[in-house]
Amino acid sequence: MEPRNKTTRVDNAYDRLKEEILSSQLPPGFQAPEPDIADRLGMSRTPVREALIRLEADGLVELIPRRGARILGLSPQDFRDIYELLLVLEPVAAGRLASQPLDTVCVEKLESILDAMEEASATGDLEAWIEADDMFHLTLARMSGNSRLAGYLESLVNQVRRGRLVLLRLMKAPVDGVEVHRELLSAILSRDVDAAREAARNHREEAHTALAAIFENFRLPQI
Amino acid sequence: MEPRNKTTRVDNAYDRLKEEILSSQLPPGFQAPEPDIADRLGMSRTPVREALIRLEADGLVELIPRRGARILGLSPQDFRDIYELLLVLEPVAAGRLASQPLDTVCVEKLESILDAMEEASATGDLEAWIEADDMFHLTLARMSGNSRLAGYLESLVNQVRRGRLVLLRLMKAPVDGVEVHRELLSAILSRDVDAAREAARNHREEAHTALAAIFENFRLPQI
DNA sequence: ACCTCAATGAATGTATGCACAATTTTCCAC
DNA sequence: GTGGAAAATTGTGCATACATTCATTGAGGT
Repeated sequence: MEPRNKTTRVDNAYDRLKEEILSSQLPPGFQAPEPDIADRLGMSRTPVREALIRLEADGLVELIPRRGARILGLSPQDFRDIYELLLVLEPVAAGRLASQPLDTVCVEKLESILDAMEEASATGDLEAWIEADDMFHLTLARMSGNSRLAGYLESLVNQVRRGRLVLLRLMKAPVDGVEVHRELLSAILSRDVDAAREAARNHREEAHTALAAIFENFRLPQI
Repeated sequence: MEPRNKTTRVDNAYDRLKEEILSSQLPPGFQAPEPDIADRLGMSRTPVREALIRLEADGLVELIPRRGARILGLSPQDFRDIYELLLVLEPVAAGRLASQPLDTVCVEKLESILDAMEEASATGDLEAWIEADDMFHLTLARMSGNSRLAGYLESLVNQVRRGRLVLLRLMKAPVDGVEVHRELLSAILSRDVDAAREAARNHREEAHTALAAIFENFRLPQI
């Protein structure tokens, strides 16, 4: 086991709130003042406040003076803006990875994630599929070695996570896309920088096109 | 004057510390515990703490447990990582701008910034030149309409700001580069998306190459 | 002289209380 | 019944106090 990094209440509050937001337990639009949240988490306002500031920096909540913290949703514009960035940032991560020596442990981890994704795809477990998909992309980002890039990608992926789930549920078509991920991984493993970049870009572009169409078709103002 | 948005102590502390960091008044490596900083700013620890958390998220300081807040410097790796991102993100902003209607007020602002840059270039005022340069790029980023993109660009530009000043001082060659900015602006004004993207990318690439060479030549471990 | 361990001190993590500001509610005049 | 003003309520900004944890230092033993 790891050295058990001491967990502070701020971290605790941050993790729990983030988990609840990403899992839609706290839906977008939900709003509560600091004291209420503190009571619910069983701690004082101080650590909750710091956790909320971090969540605001993550783009997950909005702190409205005298109104409390409000869980943010995604407008179509937000969705476009985020994908515009994913579309250029993920190829950078993929390209970097393809041009540097790889950690075998990480590669194994990626492959096991793909296996999990395949299983989720087979059983139709959308939530598990998205979980695996995000994990795959997050691991790639972290492996890239550019910590700022990894941080941005993590934040962006978190912001669209719940939205993707909503849109995928509206889309009746089954999700697979596992082979696209395998292509990306094999391009990286074979050290083909351009192919890796292309694969990363195409993957996000296709996903974006499909999801944006649903967003459009259902005329959703916010998800 | 504006409606004078009420200024809270957190904002005050954040602004003052950020200003002192960017101006090298607080140099990289400088380190102080929360109570000291609070005393210096004439307020209690609470608002200072929140300001420091925001500065940490900005990548300007590091909070070391039991050691206090430490002003971050730039390693050659940081420098490369940041420019790798600027190199892909700024063309996105420029491309977006070239493909959307422009606010004339902003265009005038950009032109006045370029005039200021030209004057700084003539008088050899490096600090004013960098100030104008950053302002130009920041304005472009904000005009792009993608708030997340603008936020990332602002953060990245802030992180390299002091480093650029240091490197430019080491480089004896005079700074001009005003005409490169004018080219970028005219590409945007003539709605040539590809040219705008190219200009933005080339601009940053040349700057990066020149600065990275100095970084390398002087064998600086940190700036 | 060096290593170990305990004690002390300092800095952070957290709680609590107070003051101010903003919003809502209530009450009065018309 | 309606408009408005004043009071009450509520939430945040901030200060302060306390608890906890870590580092440093010094003393004592080997």
